Amino acid sequence: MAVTLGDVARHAGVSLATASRVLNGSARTVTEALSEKVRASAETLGYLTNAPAQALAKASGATVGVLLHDVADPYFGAIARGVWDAASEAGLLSLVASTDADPETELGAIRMLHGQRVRAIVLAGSGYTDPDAVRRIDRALDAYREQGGAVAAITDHGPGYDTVLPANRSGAAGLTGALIALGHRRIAVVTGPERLRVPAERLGGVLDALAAAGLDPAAALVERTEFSHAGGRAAIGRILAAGGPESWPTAVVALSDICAAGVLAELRDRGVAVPGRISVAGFDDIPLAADLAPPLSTVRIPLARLGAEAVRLALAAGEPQPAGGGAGRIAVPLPAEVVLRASTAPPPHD
Amino acid sequence: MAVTLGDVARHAGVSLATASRVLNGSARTVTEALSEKVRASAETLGYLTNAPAQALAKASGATVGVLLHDVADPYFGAIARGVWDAASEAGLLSLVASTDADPETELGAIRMLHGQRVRAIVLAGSGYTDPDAVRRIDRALDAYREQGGAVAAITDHGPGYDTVLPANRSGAAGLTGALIALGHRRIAVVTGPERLRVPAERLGGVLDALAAAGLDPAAALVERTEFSHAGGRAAIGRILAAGGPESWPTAVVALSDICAAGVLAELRDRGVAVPGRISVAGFDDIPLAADLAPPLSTVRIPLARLGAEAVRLALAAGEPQPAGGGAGRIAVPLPAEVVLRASTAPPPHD
DNA sequence: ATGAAAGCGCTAACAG
DNA sequence: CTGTTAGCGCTTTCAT
Repeated sequence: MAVTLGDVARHAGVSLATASRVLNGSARTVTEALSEKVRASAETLGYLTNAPAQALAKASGATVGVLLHDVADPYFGAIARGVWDAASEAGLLSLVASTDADPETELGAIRMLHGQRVRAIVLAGSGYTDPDAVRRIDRALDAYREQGGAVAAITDHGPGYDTVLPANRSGAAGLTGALIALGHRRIAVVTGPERLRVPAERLGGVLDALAAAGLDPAAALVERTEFSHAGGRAAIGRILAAGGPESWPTAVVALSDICAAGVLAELRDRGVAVPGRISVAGFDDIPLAADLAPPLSTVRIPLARLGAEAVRLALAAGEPQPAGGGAGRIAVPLPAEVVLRASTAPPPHD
Repeated sequence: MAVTLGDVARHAGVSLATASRVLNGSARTVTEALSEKVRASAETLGYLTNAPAQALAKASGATVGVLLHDVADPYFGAIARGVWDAASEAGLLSLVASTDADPETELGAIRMLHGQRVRAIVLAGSGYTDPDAVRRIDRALDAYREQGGAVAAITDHGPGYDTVLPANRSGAAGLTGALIALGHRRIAVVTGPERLRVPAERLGGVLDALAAAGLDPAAALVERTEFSHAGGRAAIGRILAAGGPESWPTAVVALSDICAAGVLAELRDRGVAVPGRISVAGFDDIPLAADLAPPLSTVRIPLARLGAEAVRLALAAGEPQPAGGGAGRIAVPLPAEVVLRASTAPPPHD
């Protein structure tokens, strides 16, 4: 039914091998005259490479896979876009898997991507803290790499991976420093689930800044929650409920923007003025951060670049290694920039 | 290097065929005793189905493809999530392609997905108005279907496709009606590019409501722009620049939420009160719509469901047809609900 | 520079 | 119910 390479070869009056070399193979070893004929035949017959067949024959497909928590989350949506851009630039399609930050789901997805023989896998979600989960995932990924697969990670997933490293820690420190410079002393932080590494990195930055300012990090009010809108709402609710208004923090930094959006929503519902009564800051600078009520102060991470760089990193790893190099892993640091908007201001006078 | 079905068969002491039947084939024609052995062998050997090989043999892979304008756009991100959910429920992986609403890019993506032998293609972006683009895309999709592929569309892409139909027209009419009920008479509308069909559908709804209220649709102030944040900003800028404040509309409905976010941003920058001076409404109810400044009135579309239903529709089309049916296409209508929030209010008194 | 032929790993008749 | 045997469409030595 479908037009095959054989059909094209016959139509062009050449052998299967020659047609393959012209249409797909990289070796430049075919006469221009023949090449032309083959291309013409392919064109008139409407030939489309059968990707599975090609993948089977060369033991590697024309796709890359991305593992992330949720495509519908603006943070990951932007990363997925970057992945698509870099992948399609390399002529590859992208498979995106939403794992809901669940190690088991992620493991399953890795196996499926491996089974697909994707050319590369990008770990875009956060790494896990559970050693057991990490071990199992590492194993699955190792098996994949042993069969020629390439892996790149966004944010730290352990020393075994080429990694694109956004400045989570220093970004958070910078943001917290800015809050302190505004005069805040009672700063609460809404962080993410304990099973993820990214929230811990960012929290570390917040504590760094606190300590640097002579404040006691151990006394910091830290609320743990899911990195989601609902999570943010719940967390700030608990913070407010912990004591009377006089004990409320004057600023809260949510370690992810969607989470901060939830905080803002809850505060709005409760009639707590932002930034009048409490300043709020987020992290990521997702697309609509500047349009929230009020516009959100945050840390800008080059989201799309994260995805694109990770793909390039993984794809480059497949290439012949640069001279002198051992099997050392590459880390690409990416800057984070503090962006102050209307959701933060000096603390209220007592 | 990799563990193959043959390895599993040998290890289990059965034939290739039997191993295949147990591990992949659907036919329930293997003894429980043998099945058990095969599964155990697969488990201990760490067998992973080679998807390309399987796809080649059955002429259809374990993936579905989604064509959308931009994964980083919240509207499409949510749809992509729905696609993933339905696909993974069926044991399939999803390939998502961002086309930037460009017909050429879309055509290229269709060819690649076809080449991948994806089980189904979901057209999640808007259809085009250019007959030539439509014809070429239809052709490419027809070729794909002739080879066993299934296609489903979200929003109208022509009569040839099973379609999930969100109530674009009536939703827009309902929203506009609500504005009119609030007392608005000078309503401007920010619509999308002419080359897309979706904006036209929604605009039709707005005009319907205007006419129903005895207002002259022909007199409506319609600004065309890209469906993006920047597009929204530019459009409202033009509307305000068209005349003095006394001639400004009292309400503007942007036919997409990101676009409305841009309108809000521009208005905020210019110091125009919303909804005090001008009411603003959007369309889609993307995740952060309720958190914008001010919370955006809009039309709620069940985004994730759109994607999930489309996948089910496409997958069901491959199944044996229900009795009595011709080749008639199925249309699944999905409701749209008007959600009024703080961005809309009665017009100012003169 | 081009062609012939042997697989890649799996499925699907067809036998037994 | 299970095993044998052809392919699926493409890449890739190995000859020529």
